[in-house]
Amino acid sequence: MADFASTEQRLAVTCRRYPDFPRRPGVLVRLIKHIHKLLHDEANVLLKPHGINHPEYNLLMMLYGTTSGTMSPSELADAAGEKSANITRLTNELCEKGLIARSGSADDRRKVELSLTPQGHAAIDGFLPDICTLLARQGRHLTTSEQIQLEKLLKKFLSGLAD
Amino acid sequence: MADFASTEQRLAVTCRRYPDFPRRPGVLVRLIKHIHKLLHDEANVLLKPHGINHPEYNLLMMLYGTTSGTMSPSELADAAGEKSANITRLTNELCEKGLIARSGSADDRRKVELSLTPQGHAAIDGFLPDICTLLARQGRHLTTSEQIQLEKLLKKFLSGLAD
DNA sequence: GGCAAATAGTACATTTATATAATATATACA
DNA sequence: TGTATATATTATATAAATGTACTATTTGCC
Repeated sequence: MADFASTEQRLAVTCRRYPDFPRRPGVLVRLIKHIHKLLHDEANVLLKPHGINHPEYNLLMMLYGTTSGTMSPSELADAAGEKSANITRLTNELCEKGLIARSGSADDRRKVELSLTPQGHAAIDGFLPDICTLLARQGRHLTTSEQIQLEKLLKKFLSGLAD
Repeated sequence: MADFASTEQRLAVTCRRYPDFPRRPGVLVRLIKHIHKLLHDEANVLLKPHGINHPEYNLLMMLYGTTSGTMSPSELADAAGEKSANITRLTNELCEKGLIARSGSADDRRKVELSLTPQGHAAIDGFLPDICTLLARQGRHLTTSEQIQLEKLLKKFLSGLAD
């Protein structure tokens, strides 16, 4: 997908054929989809040499972002936006790689507590410099105030979903 | 993922632990991911009664948006952001459902031309009212000028990717 | 204590997406 | 014309994501 111009061209044709089509939200949805794909792919390329993929990276960073350092699988699924069935597979992979560890919860024996191992922390320290470079590069065409404005508008857009 | 507050909390912890982490681009990336997932899921729920899923919907709408009414598989892959290997399967499904048709290209015999069948057009006429309602609802928390502004910022953000 | 009802987690089957490599046709150029 | 090269498409194997159903533990109520 070279640029976004052809997408807009197609939406223009769509609106000619079906005048009720909400063009602006339609553009936004296709932009989000397009951007998401690029972000996902770029992250995967960067992370591959580190031995993990984007979903695994997300799980590690969710754990890294907790104050307690632990989460249950269902909390992790919720945080990362993964379906619970998927969490089993992903956490299995991360366990096999030695990056996270499972242990039974003391206060609720239904739960399992997931936490980063020392190797997990080391892995994060290993890829975070690259990730920081990537994130900074991805946002470089926006000024700080534009980033703030974009964040605000995305949150507002988000508030119109799923309720 | 109930709201976005817990995500911001995690990013705050991350920045405390790793001060170089680019918080604003990080927020944007997670917002995009979150929004994309919701959009994808909502579209799938809406489309299921119509017998298709979101990727198939996208392909149909790409064809609907051309003036000629035809695209080659590779053009379609590019337009929809799907990998070429995936297009074979998806177009096969749509052919089996009778919604699109294949035919050899006259001017370049390497190519195959894909086009909507009358049933394909009928299917589009069937789900477009629902889609329009959904799109309008999804964008309802943004004023027109906010939608324009968001579109502009997303395009600018997009311009920082993949080059 | 014992019995629903709720919740967390997992296992399995299926669907969806990707990567790789193979095949086929057209194009460029000697 | 013949050969190399580029491009388009498909086949196959693999990986990733999802849906459904099942097990186990806790909770609330009798």
